[in-house]
Amino acid sequence: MPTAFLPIRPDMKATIAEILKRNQLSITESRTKILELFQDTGNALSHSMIEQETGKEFDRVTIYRTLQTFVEKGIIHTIPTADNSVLYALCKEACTQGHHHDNHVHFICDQCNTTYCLDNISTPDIKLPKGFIQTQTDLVVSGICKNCNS
Amino acid sequence: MPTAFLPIRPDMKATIAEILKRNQLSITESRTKILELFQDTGNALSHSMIEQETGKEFDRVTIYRTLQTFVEKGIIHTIPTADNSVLYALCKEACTQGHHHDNHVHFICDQCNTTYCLDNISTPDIKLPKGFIQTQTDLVVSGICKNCNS
DNA sequence: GTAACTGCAAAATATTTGCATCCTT
DNA sequence: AAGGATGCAAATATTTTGCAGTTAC
Repeated sequence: MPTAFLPIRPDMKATIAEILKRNQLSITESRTKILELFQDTGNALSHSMIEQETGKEFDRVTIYRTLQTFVEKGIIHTIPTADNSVLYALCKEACTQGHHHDNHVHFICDQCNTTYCLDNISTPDIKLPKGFIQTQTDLVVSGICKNCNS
Repeated sequence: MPTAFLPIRPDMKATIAEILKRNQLSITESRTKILELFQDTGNALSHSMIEQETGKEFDRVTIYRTLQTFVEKGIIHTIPTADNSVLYALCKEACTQGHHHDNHVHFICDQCNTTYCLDNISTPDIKLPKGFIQTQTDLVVSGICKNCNS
């Protein structure tokens, strides 16, 4: 389960290509690099973070379009945040199975601002008032993360 | 003593004035009208909705500043949404007691896009991984609301 | 070769800031 | 009267769109 910390894995490229292929997307440099970034960091990223981390290698617009495509294909998903900034995250299930509904909890650190996908904590069932039908649940917890708490 | 020369709904005006006063804010037309709007609709509102509903009576900037002030004072709060649009809501507890933490569930209707504060449903306790400290929980459920479901 | 993707330019939209004027207290 | 609030202008930031050139397959 230490997948989050790993450096460069030879088969990672292959995996990324597979993800793209599986979703009928052509394998381009921007898509590969951006997906790679999500895998390497393991955390949620914003548009500007991606712009930074890729060293301005890609056009701002390309990043917008890439993220949009990934969201449409269910490769990544947006995370609702308390400050309403736009965050995207690649999650294991979504990544490997193309799921669209991510029913896990997200955690945002107030200190370092990192967002974690807590994949193994699923969202609880909520009993809604009469007449309301539930299709999706987003749960965001904020506080201090394990790195800042030491 | 409430003001002597008051129009339509003395009760509500007084209440709104009280809220402002309690928060050391001067009672101005924009603040009163915007607060009134939140009370009247009972739902979450976006900046543009407010602009619409107030009939362009106030400057765009004034609305931004009013909302920001209200958030700072804890009169309203932002709601994290799945599509990352910025929504604000006045909630009963926050309104009457000045609470800052709103631990209730929000519901967004996929059909009519209305956002409800489900004040009487509180957020569940989440067991976080070791090392994580929780300070706030935001839970947003989306689906079909009671109005659209009939 | 063709369809899809990218980069550039520019438009459209959203948000913030400075300042002079007006309003609340 | 004084300080805060508003409106206007403009700066800044964010996101979208059109199109021509390039790349993946």
